[in-house]
Formats: sequence, C-alpha cells, structure tokens
Amino acid sequence: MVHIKLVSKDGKDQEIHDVSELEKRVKERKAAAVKINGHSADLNRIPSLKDSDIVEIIPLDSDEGKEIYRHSTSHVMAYAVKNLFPDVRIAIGPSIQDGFYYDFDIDRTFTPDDLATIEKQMQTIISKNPPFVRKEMTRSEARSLFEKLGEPYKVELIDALKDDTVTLYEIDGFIDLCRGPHLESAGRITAYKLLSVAGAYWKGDENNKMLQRIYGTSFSKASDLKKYLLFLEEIKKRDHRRLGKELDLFSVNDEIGAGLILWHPKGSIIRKSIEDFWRNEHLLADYQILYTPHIAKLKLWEKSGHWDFYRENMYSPMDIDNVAYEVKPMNCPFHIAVYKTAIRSYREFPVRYAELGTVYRYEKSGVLHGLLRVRGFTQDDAHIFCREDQIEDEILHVLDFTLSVLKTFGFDDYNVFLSTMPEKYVGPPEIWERSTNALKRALNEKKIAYEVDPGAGVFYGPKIDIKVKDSLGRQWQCSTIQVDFNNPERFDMTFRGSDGRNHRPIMIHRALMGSLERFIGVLIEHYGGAFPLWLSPVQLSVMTIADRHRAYAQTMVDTLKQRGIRVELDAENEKIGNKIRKSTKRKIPYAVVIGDKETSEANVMLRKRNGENIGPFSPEELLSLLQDEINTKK
RNA sequence: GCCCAUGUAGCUCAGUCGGUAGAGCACAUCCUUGGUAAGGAUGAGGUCACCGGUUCAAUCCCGGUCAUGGGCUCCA
Repeated sequence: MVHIKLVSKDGKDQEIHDVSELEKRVKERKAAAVKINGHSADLNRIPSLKDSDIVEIIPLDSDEGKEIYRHSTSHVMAYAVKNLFPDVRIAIGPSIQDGFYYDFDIDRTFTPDDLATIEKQMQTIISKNPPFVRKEMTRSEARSLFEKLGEPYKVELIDALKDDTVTLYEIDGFIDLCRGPHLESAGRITAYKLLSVAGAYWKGDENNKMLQRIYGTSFSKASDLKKYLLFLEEIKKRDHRRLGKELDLFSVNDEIGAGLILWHPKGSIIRKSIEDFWRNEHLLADYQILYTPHIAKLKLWEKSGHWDFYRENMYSPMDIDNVAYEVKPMNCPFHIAVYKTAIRSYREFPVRYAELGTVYRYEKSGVLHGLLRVRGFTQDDAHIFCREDQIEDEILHVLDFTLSVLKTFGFDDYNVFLSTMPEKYVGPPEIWERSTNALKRALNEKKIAYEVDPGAGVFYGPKIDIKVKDSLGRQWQCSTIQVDFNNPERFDMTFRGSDGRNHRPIMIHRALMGSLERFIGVLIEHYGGAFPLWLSPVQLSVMTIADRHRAYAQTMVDTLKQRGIRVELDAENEKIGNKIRKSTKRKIPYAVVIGDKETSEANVMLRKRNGENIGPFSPEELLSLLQDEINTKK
C-alpha cells in the first residue's frame, strides 16, 4: 500500500494508493509526462514511485506537454537523419514555439527532397514504436561515450554541464544527451511535418561553425497539425511583400538600394492618411510638431554618445567642406537643439516635441525584410522634457495616448515589457533605479500587466516596449517609451526651476508606431490587405453597365471626389462581372454599379467587398454613409 | 556579415542535358454594350539580374558581384 498524492491544477487533489490506478489516470488524462515532487519525469518512472510522492500530470495539450511531445519528435528526427546520413554529427534539438528544430553538422546540404526522405524514415521509426529509455551516467562516462560515438558537439555540451551525473535517452540504439522528460515511446508521435532547412551558428555565435538546422513541428492530433499548416498558409497569403506587390503599395529597387522603400501612389495615400491622423492626435494631446534636417556634423553624434554606442548602426561620415557629417540614425539631438534655443522654465513643462523623422541605420544585408526591416525609415518620434518628478505622470500620459492610437488600428490586445539596465550603460545607477521605478509605478497605476526584460534597456535609460497582437495572434513590437537622463547631461540642458535656479530636465523618447514602414507592413498583414475605409487607397469603385451610363457615373464620381472620397470610375469596355472581380481583387471596400435602373431612379445599391449588398441609397445618403465610416475609422 | 536556395515579359511561372525563349494574367487595338468574381479576336512586350571565364557558340557550364527568400545574429 502506497500513499501517492495526485495534485491537479483545478485544486482537486487526490490520494492514490495503487500504482496501476495512477497509470489508469495518466492514460485518461493523455499525459505527456508527470511531475514528481515538482520535477518533471517520464511516465515510465511511475512504477518506481515511492510512498508519499506527490505527482502531477502534464497533459499533452498543455504548454509543457507540447514541449515534451515536440522535443521527442526532434529526437526521432535526429535518429532518422543519423540513419540516413551516418556521418552526420548531431548538435542540439530543442522544442520551440510551435515546433522544434535540430542542428546538424554534415558535409552535404539538405534539400527539400531530403526533408521528405527524412519524414519517411521517421515514419519507419515511429511505426516500430521504440521506447525512449532514460539512462543516467557520470559526466566522464557520458563524455567518453560521445567521444567514441564521434559526437564532438555533445562532448562540448557535456563539458559545459555542472552536474556530476548526466541523463541520456536512447531510442532503438540511438543515444542522445538530454535532460528529458520524453514520451514513453516514439509510437505516440502521430502528426508531424518538417518545414524548412536553414543555416544556424553553433550556439548562435557567428564565430562558430555554421550548422544546418531542420525546422519541424508536431501535434498530438492530426487535425491540429492541419490547422497549423493552414495557419502558415494564411500567413503566406497575408505576407505584406506579396500584398504590397499585388495591391501596388510599395517596392524596393536594386538600382536604388536594398532596404530603401519606394512608396507607390496607393501606398502613399495609406501612409498620408496615417500621418494626418497622427499629426491631428498629437496636436490634440499637447505635442508640438517639428521638422529637422537629415544630416548633422559628426561632432554632434560624438557629443550625443551615438558615435560611441551606436556606431555599428550608423553610416560612414560624408565630407562637406572638410567637415565630417553623418546621416541621422535618430532624431533626438535635433529636438534637444530646438529645446536649447531658449531658456526654458518649469512653467512650460512638460515640453513635448514630435516629429515624423526619417532616419537611416545600417542593417546587415541578411536581416532586411520587406517593410519590416529596412535601412531608411520614418519614426513617429517624440521627445518629452520634464522634471524627474513628472516622469510618472508623463509615462501615464504617453501610455494612454499610445493605447488609444493603437486601438484605432484594431490593436487592443498587447503585451508590455519593461527593460532594465543593460551591460553597456551610462549614468549613475541610482537614477536608473529611480526612473525604472517610475516606469513600474506608472504601469501599476494603469493596472497594465508587464514582464520584466532584464538588461534589455537602451544605453541611456530603461524603457517600456509594447507588443501588439495582430488579427492572427502574432506579436509585433511597435511602441517604445524610453527614459533618458544621459542626453540632457551631455548637452547640458537646463530649465529654470521655481527656486530661480537651473536644473537638469529628464528626457523621454517615445514612438507609438515605431516606424511608419514597419507599422504599415504590420497593418497590411493585420488587415490582410483589406484596409478599413479610412485607410483604403481607393474607397469606392463606381462601375458602369454600358457606355450610355458613363455620363451619369462620371457626375457621381466628380461629386464624391469633391467631397473627399477616394473614388474611381470603371467605365471600361468590359462586362460588369469583370469589373466586380477587379475591384474585389484590389480589396476596394465598396462598389456601386450604375445601369439603367440607377440612372432613372437616382438610387444606388452599395456592394461591400465581401459581396454583400446594402441599400438602396440616394447619392446624399451614400456620401454621408461613407463620410461617417471614414470619420469613425471603423 | 554568415550558411543555403533563388533571380527568365509589368506579375505568377514553364523551358533550353550549350545552337539567342514560352504560357496565363496584365497591357494595346478591334468586335461586342453585356446587371454583381474572368465575353471574343488580334497584337505588342524579354541582351533570360549584372560582370568576367570556358567554348565555334552561353540564358543554360564555371567564377565573381548585386538582389531576393529561409534562418543565425540584431532591432523600429
């Protein structure tokens, strides 16, 4: 008779006195593994449970369960690769978000055909249902084992371990160093798919050898795998680079340069709509708007510290009349210069300067990616100058403002991160401490849950980053709020306090959208190219049935255009089905068909891009309906 | 920057085991004037990314460059 406590997340703990009873429960609950006294363990450890052990089931569909499942899949994949390519050296193969990978060192390159072959080999392994057998041995035993097996990466991993005993798992003779736990046998793996091959440095260090990484994913239910693969397809369909081309929004050009965006007319009008909105909101929120130059003397950047701390992202200086100039990677020094054109008083605080400032930063060629990662971009930047005791209020103000702007774009789900002092930092640690606390207090006041990201702050101060979730649930970092007590010092900024003496202001940098390029890239994917009316490049397409309807349709288009609607006339020599199709493919929100009926009745039906018809509306009703939807930004 | 893959008409892609290329869509002209996701015909469009090498001959083979994509790393 044993006494085992089975604990569960819902609080319904149970005493179990029979190991077979526990095994039954484990099956019922579709466990991936268990936790014994808080430590995760394989299911086949259950028979050796001791009296008064506390057991918790890790279900397959929990995050931890999925991790175990995928980790086991990655072992099977490594085994399959080793079978097919005996001279491969295996490196490391963890589970990751939505899947797993395994890194291999091999003299040939894996091709997509290889992936299919490896998948087949995995199936062969899985169908034999070999158990995952856990082994323990001393470090030196394990070390010599892997040396004998010709696995230098495993040896290196073992050397980095601190424990005296290490654990290994064996499936069908294939031994891998692994902490575990694992599924009890490979046969439990039912739905998996290898997705891609890519290069990856050993331990992520570019000084190390480049290995080949195979990415894959696995699910305990085939339907979940299918759902995930459909999700990947949906991501592809929404890819902003693809939609940007299809909808004629932007391009990049070899002759001009990588990472430099050409905004086409359709993309520019989206951008202009966002910029207009942005400026209006900033004026309403008591910001003052600035315009500043694109280059400045190198000396300025030396003074600001960018040349010391940010040089690897800056372009080489250019020579102007024997003086070195730099294209700007940031806007802050310019805003500081504006601040310093007068003696400032605490009475004007907080001073909030905002600018849509275009900056240029060097990015390694391999990281450039459509609109999301570019070399020239426009920040929706602002700098707030205030007293240290105003930080908290200002952060609150910025948070409110940011969240309301993000909400306009349908982002009302987000995660917040607080980044603290990094290794390379400037300024006294006490000020870091105080301003980090001010950020914390503001977040707490707003009751915003946040995660601390230790050491991820900028060199000049702590920051709050906001990651929004798009319509597919993916996270994007756009907004950032950064405290800076370094630049006011460097530029000897002052303000006259109520005591008549000069004091040092605090500076807050913030961007809501981050960069317009990136933000619009995110928006394209978020909306899948089907922009809300206020952002749509063409808001309404008016199409004629026959040539005799052209004059009436033209009048209507002219009238709407005069009233600010972005409307296009399609009076081409085509059938109405063709015109509808074109307008739908371009994701134009509304279409109006003008035929005999409309010309005689002076009423129109409005066709939404999803095919639904609403109406009929008189021309005035149509106009006010459109204007209302544009104004409310729905 | 590094590893791998890719670069053919405006777009999406075929193709040539070395003898200077083809489809669909888009575009132009003509016919058709048709009521809610593709009417028909005809036509125009390409130094096959760029530079060099091998060859009688290169879009194809080789080398380099640039760009794009998947990653590593970094970040707005």
